[in-house]
Amino acid sequence: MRKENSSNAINERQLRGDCGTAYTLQLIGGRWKPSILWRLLDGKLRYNELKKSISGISERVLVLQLRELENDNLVKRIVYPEVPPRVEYELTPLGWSMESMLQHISDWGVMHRKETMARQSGKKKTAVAMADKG
Amino acid sequence: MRKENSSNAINERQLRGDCGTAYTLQLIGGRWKPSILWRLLDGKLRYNELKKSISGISERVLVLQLRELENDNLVKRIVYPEVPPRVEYELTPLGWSMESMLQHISDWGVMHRKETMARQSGKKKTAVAMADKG
DNA sequence: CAGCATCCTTCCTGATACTG
DNA sequence: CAGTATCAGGAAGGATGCTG
Repeated sequence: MRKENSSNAINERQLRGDCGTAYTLQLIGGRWKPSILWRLLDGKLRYNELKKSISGISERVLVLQLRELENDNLVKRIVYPEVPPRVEYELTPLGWSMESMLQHISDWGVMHRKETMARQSGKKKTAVAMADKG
Repeated sequence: MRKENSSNAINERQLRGDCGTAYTLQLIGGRWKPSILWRLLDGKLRYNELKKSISGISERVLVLQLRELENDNLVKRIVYPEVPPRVEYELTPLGWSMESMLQHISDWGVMHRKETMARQSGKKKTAVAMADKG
């Protein structure tokens, strides 16, 4: 039940068409998506296992994000017609194709953090003054 | 003026510590960040050039995102003490280090979109039924 | 067990008007 | 030109209770 005319939605559409980056970020950019995906890179998981392994996530959000991932064909939802119910989540081939990308992103994040820490403890730049030296 | 005790803030902290992915996404995950970064990969830009090249962004948001990028040491802000004022934005070395990652992300996005389109026009899977065939 | 429905809070984003 | 201040709307996220 979104307002398709809100400027918010319009911008979203534009960006989606823009470059692939924005598009990708829409898919993995939810707050919990990365966590979910990392868990699933270790293998198939049941709903409850997933929930317990991601501390702090609410059921509502977990399900919502899983549904989105499913819609985007990154995750496969497997329902076993048993009692008690059992549902497993697994990466699709497309989901697996993200592995190296996620690794890349993670590595960069770790690197950036290290750099930033070194920076903050060491020095403070005055970028303003540098204009003259160009 | 955030509530540092809200469960929202707590979750944010956890995720930041979690894996590098969440960390990176915090840096480039703003809705407009990718657009800004792509523009700057083509070279230094003035505030107004940036604003005009990203259609739909408001001044407020542009400045906010630029400040964040600056804080995260991805973008350098260069003020020329002139009249009329001139300010240029440029990637830092750390900002440039994102180039291959952004390319990776973008490529994947384009690929995913292609896959998804092919999928939707061709077939519909019944993932539910597949449980039996495992 | 897995998940939906409901209600509520917080945060993000955008429009508009104004300033050095 | 390059912003800042203020205000409002909507979307994302969260808590809780209930169901097959």
